[in-house]
Amino acid sequence: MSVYKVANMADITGLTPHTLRYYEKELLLLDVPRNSSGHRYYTEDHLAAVKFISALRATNMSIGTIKEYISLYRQGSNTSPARMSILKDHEHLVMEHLEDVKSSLKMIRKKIKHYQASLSSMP
Amino acid sequence: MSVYKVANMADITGLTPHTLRYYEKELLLLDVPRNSSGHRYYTEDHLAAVKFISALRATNMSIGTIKEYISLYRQGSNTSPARMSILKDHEHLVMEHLEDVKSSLKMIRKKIKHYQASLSSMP
DNA sequence: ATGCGTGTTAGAGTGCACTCTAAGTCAAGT
DNA sequence: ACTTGACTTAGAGTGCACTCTAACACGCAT
Repeated sequence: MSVYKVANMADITGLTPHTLRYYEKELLLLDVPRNSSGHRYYTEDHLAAVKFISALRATNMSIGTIKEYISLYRQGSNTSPARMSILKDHEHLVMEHLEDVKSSLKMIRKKIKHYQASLSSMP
Repeated sequence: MSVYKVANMADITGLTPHTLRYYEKELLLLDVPRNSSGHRYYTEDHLAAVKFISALRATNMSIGTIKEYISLYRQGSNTSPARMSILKDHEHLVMEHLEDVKSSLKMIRKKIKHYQASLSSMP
């Protein structure tokens, strides 16, 4: 299969049709073609784009920054360095976030152990 | 030093005074005493509580769930199993989140490498 | 003693990322 | 022919977690 309807895309990507239309309205997703009755259809390229956008969102890049990235993409290949710089900055932030989460997780695990200790010491 | 004003707490925890008051209003922080002029002061126990709450927030536990956890705490030691279960469930979610972020990060790095390759191949 | 910084309150406002509503169109199955 | 269900739109609404506003009180430094 090489084209998808909005519901197919939703199934594959885990987003809702609403969200896919929202992304399109926000210019995260460009040039989504329509069939004769006005329904959207998506290609493999759109699917790859949505998957990449989802990766950016999963790592908490804002819609605004993604929009900026996509807008650079649309402006042509001479914006590659700018796009790479957005991604590199973001990579940095994500690594910091991961460290944050890991150290918070340690704290939570410590508390769990604490509970385990007090529960197991019950008569 | 063993007691803190709201601004001290803000400095130490990285939260704002506003947020600290908000947490108190939302019952995340209990029994914050006041001095003769009505100003809050916080003890080491409060500091430890705020640090733990921050760890839960940093790992994206909702205010509502934290409130539930604190409410159980307030109800006494027989709620320990329930509290531990909240933390264990959360630990599970956080581990899943970490995996998600890591795999999204891989995808982003792949894209960065792609840019690096195309830039370095320029004449 | 006066001004300024820090504190107080209840309640309204903000920004983000969706998420839904309402009113409608279209196509395929029975 | 008709019902069912998936699609369309613009724009309003939602939920979360803050974040700010306004109006006021206190107390320490010049």
